[in-house]
Amino acid sequence: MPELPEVETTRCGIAALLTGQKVARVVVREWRLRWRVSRALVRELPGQTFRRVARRAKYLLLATDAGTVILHLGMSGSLRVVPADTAPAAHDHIDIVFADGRCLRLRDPRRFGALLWTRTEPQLHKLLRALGPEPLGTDFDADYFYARTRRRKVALRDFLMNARIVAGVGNIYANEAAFLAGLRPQRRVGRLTRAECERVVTAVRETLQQAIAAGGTTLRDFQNANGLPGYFQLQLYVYGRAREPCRRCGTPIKAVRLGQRAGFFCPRCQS
DNA sequence: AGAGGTACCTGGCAGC
DNA sequence: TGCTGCCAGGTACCTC
Repeated sequence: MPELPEVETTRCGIAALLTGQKVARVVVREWRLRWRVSRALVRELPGQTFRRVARRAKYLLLATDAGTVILHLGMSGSLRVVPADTAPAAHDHIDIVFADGRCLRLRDPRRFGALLWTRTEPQLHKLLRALGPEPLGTDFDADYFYARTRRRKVALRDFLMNARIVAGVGNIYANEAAFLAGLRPQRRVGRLTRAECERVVTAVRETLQQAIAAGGTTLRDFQNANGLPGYFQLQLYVYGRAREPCRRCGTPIKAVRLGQRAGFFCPRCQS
């Protein structure tokens, strides 16, 4: 579920609630996430105080003096802060219990998420080291994007979903950004002109900013830290809208198979 | 180096 | 109603 805007929405929701909280204990009801939940985390996090909550790509970074919790929501994860004695529902796998009696609760039905622990600078962690620039940061610009696309044959949609190129863009926003840029998701990036690359960069930033402002996209079950859905699905131009009229021109939106995942575009607005 | 496929897992839905 | 097959927001890892 969560792409960058949903993770950012979650980060905003939990940052104030977490910062300054001392951890009393960690309750693990299910160890088997994407990777086994870090035993070192369960051992070393109690007694620590959360100093800040940052984000890199789709990873949440919960920093303490002893180390950093690296948390990924996978496809179906969500976080809430609730009283620690609240009965856990199905798929509520982890509680990080605070000294004040509340806890940060991770729910993740598909268990594609991750809960890891690093004692060093999190950016050096294997999972974060090779990530491309943040799409909303200054490193992601037309020069960079144009240079990286040269001699590449992959479809624009897949290129945007490549975390080594740009971090945090998933299928929804890759398709939406392609629409805003006026380019079909199946376009081979190596043939994009410099001007088209500039449009893509602008479109990616625009799409993500709008989505963050709307609290993310809730297709099925995404909820923010307060248990509320996002609203960006109401503004989607193409994603999941096959055969529905384009919001710009009324032409039916088309779905294409790109690799293993669906792509969506307006045959009139995108070339 | 790059492209493409596979694997991990559960739940919802369409179709029969 | 109940079964089956397909699809899903991610991404590391494998092979070619």
